[in-house]
Amino acid sequence: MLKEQIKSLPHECDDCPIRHRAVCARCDADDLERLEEIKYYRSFQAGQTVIWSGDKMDFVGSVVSGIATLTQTMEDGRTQMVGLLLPSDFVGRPGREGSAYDVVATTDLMMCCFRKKPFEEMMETTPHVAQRLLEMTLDELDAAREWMLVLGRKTAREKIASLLSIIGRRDASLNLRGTKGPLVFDLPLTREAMADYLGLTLETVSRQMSALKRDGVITLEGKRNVTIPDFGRLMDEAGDDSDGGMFA
Amino acid sequence: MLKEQIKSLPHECDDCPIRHRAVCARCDADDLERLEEIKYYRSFQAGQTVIWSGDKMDFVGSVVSGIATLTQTMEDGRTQMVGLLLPSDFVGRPGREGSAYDVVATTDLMMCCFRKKPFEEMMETTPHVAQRLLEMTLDELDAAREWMLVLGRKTAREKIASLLSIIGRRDASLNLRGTKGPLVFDLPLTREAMADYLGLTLETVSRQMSALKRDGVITLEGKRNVTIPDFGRLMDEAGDDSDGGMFA
DNA sequence: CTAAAACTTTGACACAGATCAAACGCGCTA
DNA sequence: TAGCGCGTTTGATCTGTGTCAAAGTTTTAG
Repeated sequence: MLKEQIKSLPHECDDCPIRHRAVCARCDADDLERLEEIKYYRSFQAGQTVIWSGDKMDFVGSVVSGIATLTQTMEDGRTQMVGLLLPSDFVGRPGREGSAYDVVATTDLMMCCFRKKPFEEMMETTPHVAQRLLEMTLDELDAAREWMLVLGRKTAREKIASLLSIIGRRDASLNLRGTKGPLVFDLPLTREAMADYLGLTLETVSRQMSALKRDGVITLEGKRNVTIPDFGRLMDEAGDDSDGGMFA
Repeated sequence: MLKEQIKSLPHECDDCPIRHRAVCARCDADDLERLEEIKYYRSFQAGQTVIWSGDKMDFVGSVVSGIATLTQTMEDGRTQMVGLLLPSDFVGRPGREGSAYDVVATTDLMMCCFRKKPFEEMMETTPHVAQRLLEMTLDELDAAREWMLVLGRKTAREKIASLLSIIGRRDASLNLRGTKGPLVFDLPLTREAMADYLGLTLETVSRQMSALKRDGVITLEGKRNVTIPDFGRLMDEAGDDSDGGMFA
């Protein structure tokens, strides 16, 4: 039943260490067999912590379904979200003992994990895994750098628009839709989580959401269900003409 | 003479694609020979642009000496620095045509370059190159994420302290010194560049530098030469107890 | 040595977003 | 149905940083 649940999700390959991604085509039978031995699935409930910052991590893996966040916290409690993990995103760092971040499930979450030690050994002998991981890491780096621009230079309104456009785009691509025509999706984040992502307070997030709604840039059904009637308009609000690589 | 100049710098290996780093030990004679064929050096004067955002890049490489910055710019001119390239840092992205950022030399700069196409081919057949590049990219990703916390949640004073501690630490490690005892170094950045890095205005940077000086956290000789009498104190000001991986 | 340019400091004031506070709405459970 | 809890909205006020302006300092050019 678990297996069925996983199979029904949109991804390219069940057995590749890097799910949903193009490396699969390069896996040969031996690779797959070795992977099968070290692979297992873990599920988490919304709100559960997957890994605490500083804890030893004995696996790497990727998100199969659901959403998790990556956050950093200062001693005095200020927190900054540094990544949003959506299906197909990779978690963990080969070659490092502990996690540098808290990883928290914000919805019910399914992960495909590989025991770390054997995965690392496999990386040594299977070049395309390291190559694919490099590609993905470079994507993440680009995304992080784009987010630095958002955090450093954008206004509150632009920040909100940037976040919505990223989630909207990513949601569209997961569901194999384009960004033409109205986009409807459920926000997977509370106002507080949005604030932590954007370096704002939750009150400011709430005010700006109201403002975007008042100005017709978005429509809200309840608190979470967002409609974006015109994606281009939203991009303008985000002050963003680039293609926006975050979570690409 | 150029060769002499390069040899005199502190690094581990002249011929490794990833200078100053541990991969060198794993290069064999064949690797080195192939690298030699595709390697060349380029130098830039302070202020020169190495690559424009969007331009095609036909090389990858690493900084041998000097300092460069990686910046993103919005249409209306707002800019955010997203990386500081110090000696040993890698530039360019295998597998991607153009650069996403402006790369600008802030001091006179020497780079060790490899023609991109053959370098990529070499990566396919030489696993440890991709592995080492992955390690370095993961370090950069951690650094970028740490910087997200600085940009999103720290006050102006904390931001300045964070930047000084990063430059101070990095400078110390390049010169094989520790961070015990007073640290003296020249700031390689103008107030404006610091502002672009920290998501502040240059006036705020100037004010906070004056404040840190007034409070005895730092001493300034002229505008650029900084002394940090007590590194621990500076770390406290940065609100930062971690080891601070930026540029690690 | 002087003038011009570039960078930096300092001041006065404005404003975006933070903080503090209260009330609202919705989904629970009893 | 009432009552509670949690997330959200909205209001009033405060404050850190931005903006605009001017003067000081260092470097470069002539």
